[in-house]
Parts: sequence; C-alpha cells; structure tokens
Amino acid sequence: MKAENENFFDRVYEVARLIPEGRVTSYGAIAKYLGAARSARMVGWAMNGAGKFDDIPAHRVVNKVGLLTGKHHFDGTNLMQQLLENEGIKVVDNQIVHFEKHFWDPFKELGVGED
DNA sequence: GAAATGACTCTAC
DNA sequence: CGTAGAGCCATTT
Repeated sequence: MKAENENFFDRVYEVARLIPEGRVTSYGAIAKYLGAARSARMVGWAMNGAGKFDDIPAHRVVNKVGLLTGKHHFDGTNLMQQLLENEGIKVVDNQIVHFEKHFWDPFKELGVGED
C-alpha cells in the first residue's frame, strides 16, 4: 500500500488517457514516450491498476504486434476485444487487424519535438 | 535489503 | 523463418 506515488503510473495513465477512440498503441511506445523504453512491462503493470480508473482505456493498449495480451486481465475474457471492436477496430484471434493503421504514436501524435 | 513477479521487447541459435 | 532464452525496469512482498 504505497501506490500513492504513482508518478510513473500516472505518466502511463495520462498517456493512455490521451489515446483517441479507434486508436491503439503499444506498451513499448508509451514506455518509450515516458523515457523508459525498457519499462514496457511496467506500462502493463500500470494498466493493471488503471482498471480502477474509468478514464484509462487499457483496452487500447496492446503489445507491439497488436496482440491483446492483457485481455485476460479484463473483467471479461472478450471484454477487451469487444471494446476495441466497439470503437471500429477489427480484432481477430486476439490480434488487432491493420494494427499499424490504428497505431497511435505519442511521439507523432503529441509531437515531441519532431522536426 | 533481497527475492519474486509481470498486460513486454530484443537478440541469439 | 521459427523457437528459445535472456534483459530490462518498476512494483510488490
């Protein structure tokens, strides 16, 4: 019980919260955006706590290949996929179709000093 | 203080 | 090209 200092988590929550509908991103992308590219696992861990927030669309966060690796942690086994399909994203075999097409890059979308 | 876990990612064979 | 193993970071116990 010390998750009050969610400074790192808060970062993940904030970025995840910025993910627009119909878009998805990967743990590595968020982690990298936070400056901890090697903390992809941490991003997922943060998502674990994100389930307590209604503004944290954890279902929009998948692994680098667009695979719903964390669907198992959702309330329902298919909830994650259902949510994605609800936003217009096609999901097959727990994998997002045209993932790169729906991929939401924080660096590019948020413009982290790109050019 | 040290060991264990984890919704990942990369490198090597 | 496919599978296997190690690495990495932060949180938790």
